[in-house]
Amino acid sequence: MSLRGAATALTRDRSRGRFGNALQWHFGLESHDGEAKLDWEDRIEIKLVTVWARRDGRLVCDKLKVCDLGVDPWHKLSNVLWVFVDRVSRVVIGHRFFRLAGPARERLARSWGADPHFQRPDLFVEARQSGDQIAPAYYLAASWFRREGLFDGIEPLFGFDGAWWAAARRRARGREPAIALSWQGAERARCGHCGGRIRRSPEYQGFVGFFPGLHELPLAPSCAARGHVILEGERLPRCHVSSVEEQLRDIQGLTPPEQLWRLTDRVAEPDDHEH
DNA sequence: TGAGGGCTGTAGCTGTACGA
DNA sequence: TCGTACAGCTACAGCCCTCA
Repeated sequence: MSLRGAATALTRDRSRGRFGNALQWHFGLESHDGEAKLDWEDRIEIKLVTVWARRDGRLVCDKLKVCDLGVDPWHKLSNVLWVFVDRVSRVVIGHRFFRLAGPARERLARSWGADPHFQRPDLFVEARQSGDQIAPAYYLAASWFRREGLFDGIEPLFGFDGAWWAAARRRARGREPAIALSWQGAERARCGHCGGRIRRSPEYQGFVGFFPGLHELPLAPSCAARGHVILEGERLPRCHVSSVEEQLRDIQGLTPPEQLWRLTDRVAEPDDHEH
């Protein structure tokens, strides 16, 4: 399923953590970032991990904030539902239940005595500047996810060129590139916002299913001041709780607020939570 | 390519002013 | 005294630049 519609409806563009909040909203949970207790009845911590494919197709993610320095990271990581979401389409592509115990806990505990500069610990404290204050917090290294096998069996959806994305956003004064979908290897896609045609940028190759696009004339003023990217539609997984139309609309950011649907309204929760 | 770490826009909280 | 509106401040953590 795509998280874009919920994120757009719940928060403003580029709000930090908006896709994590969208996921919690879909689960029917209150968002309580920064609290010591776990997200679901203080039993399960839900962590959204944004992932993408490198040029060689390998799945990667960025480092991930665990909690603030004043919160116990061992409790936060004791029982985690990792949810992996594609960086470009914001489609959830997989999940893992993870219990920090046994060898996994011992491996992570070694970080405690490791030198942060020379030994690259998996769990480390980073002090971020926040206004005039320093806000230290616990982070997990990106490489930890691969070493712990959390990516095993998770197929990357799309590649992501961060340099192109950032440049396109700068040109559009902060607006994210619009997403269009192409099918059966077509060089062109239809813009969901104005109906115009978008063709793949010919000099651009190398990222799985990800093609920066050139919007052809005519185009709406809103499209003229915005970058466009074409994604291969066949790569999208089938969502079993929404229609294909809903899914495609959501990925392109075209879901009207009145048609926004919620996972918890469509999937009945068992009375015993399957305990 | 990956690690390190600074940057940044938003949400939410808090304090203050003002009118009923 | 209470309720409301607004401004300012802080926390947040994803984003992205630099460098080895």
